[in-house]
Amino acid sequence: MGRGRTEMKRIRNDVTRRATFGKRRRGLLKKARELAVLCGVDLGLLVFDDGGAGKLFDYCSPNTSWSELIQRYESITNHKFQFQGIDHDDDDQQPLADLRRERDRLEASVRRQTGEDLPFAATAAELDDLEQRLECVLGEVREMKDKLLEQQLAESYHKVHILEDQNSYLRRMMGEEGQQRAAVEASSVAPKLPAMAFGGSFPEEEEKEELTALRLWPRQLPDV
Amino acid sequence: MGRGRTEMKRIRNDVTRRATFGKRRRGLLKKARELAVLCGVDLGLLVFDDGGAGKLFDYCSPNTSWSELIQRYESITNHKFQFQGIDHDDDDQQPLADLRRERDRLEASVRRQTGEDLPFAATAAELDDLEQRLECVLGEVREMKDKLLEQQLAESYHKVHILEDQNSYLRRMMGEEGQQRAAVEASSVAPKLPAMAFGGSFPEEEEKEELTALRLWPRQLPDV
DNA sequence: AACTATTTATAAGA
DNA sequence: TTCTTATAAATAGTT
Repeated sequence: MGRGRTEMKRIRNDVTRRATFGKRRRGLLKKARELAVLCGVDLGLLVFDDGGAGKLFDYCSPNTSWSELIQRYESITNHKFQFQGIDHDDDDQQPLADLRRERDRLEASVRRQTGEDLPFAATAAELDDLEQRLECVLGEVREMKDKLLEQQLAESYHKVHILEDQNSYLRRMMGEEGQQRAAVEASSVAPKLPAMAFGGSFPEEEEKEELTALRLWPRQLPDV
Repeated sequence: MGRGRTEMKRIRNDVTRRATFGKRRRGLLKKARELAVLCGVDLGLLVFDDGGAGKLFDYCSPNTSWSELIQRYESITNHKFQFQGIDHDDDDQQPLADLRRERDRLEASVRRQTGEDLPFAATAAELDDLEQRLECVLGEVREMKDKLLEQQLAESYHKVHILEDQNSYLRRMMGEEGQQRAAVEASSVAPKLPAMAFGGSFPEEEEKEELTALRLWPRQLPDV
């Protein structure tokens, strides 16, 4: 909202950034106040200024307090913050339960930030914007995935070969009919053949393989 | 920022207040995000929706978490909230350690999803998970966009036909040479008698149409 | 859920 | 910094 579009990246110029920070911080606080008043909702805003003294700017809607906001936040998200105050000594499993809740809360947050707001984003422009951001993130994710893929592929190649050898050997042991199919399947890179040293039945094993092949990213490679 | 000043009082009308809440909440979250990115500062925003299920909207800048923000808030304001967690010797608890790690990953994930620090990726499994969720959302966005596109295209086509008919009619009026092309181009819609009072130049009119067709998302269709 | 007429916010410039 | 100004954004009222 000024002379020229603003790129959504951290502003390099120190002076410009500080000026922008001042303006936008004030604007944000103002809008927070307005939202709270106009719509009568509870909200809180916290902004830290890194420059120098680490100043703090915050706003919290009328008729409430940060303590209350945090408590409501905790109760809605089912997440308890680890405060350093009083020691209630409820339950030895408390920290574990805390972490469970926090995990759930984060998962919910992920959902919220990605998908949940969609019903509201109805304008073409809004959808375009959202799409661009998602594509940006998705692109980065894929890039990293590709790198990991290369790495993992390299690591698993020799395992695959070993397993292929074991497999074909075992098939040879069991009869001629399996030989042809084994040769064909082994030509593809993807399938990770199971270790056959123990006596598993073939049909079941093959089904497993297909599942693995479909899940492009198995949580862990099969042990060799 | 709209038609007429807005009194800074709680909006009486239920529907209006709800609509305003949606608009301003989205705007506020966006501005919070922008401030965090542009100025590289830590901030957090919490908004509670009283209507119905008591929904919660929150944002917390990249590279930080609500826990951290609250702790910094405490240390700056010298005010301690009442925490109820206990941090015992739980390192021997394997599931707890697992959850800790999962928590950290998810927290990082949430941060990453807001757009910023993807550089610090993690597991292939995590990235895969994130990718799938993003793709899912992206799919939804595109679906909605496509629907809108179809709709607008249909509308646009209709107007283009009318304009073509008007155009060919006018060409016929001006001489024989345009007659053949006009017959082909103006296939379906019955030519409306255009208002002939104005004298628009033909080339300009055609150019306008082409521009509209190229900009897949015209902010508004040309008046017919 | 869409559309605009207006009001606000703010990037640059002084 | 603070003030000014040209523009970009947000959004109130409306359909």
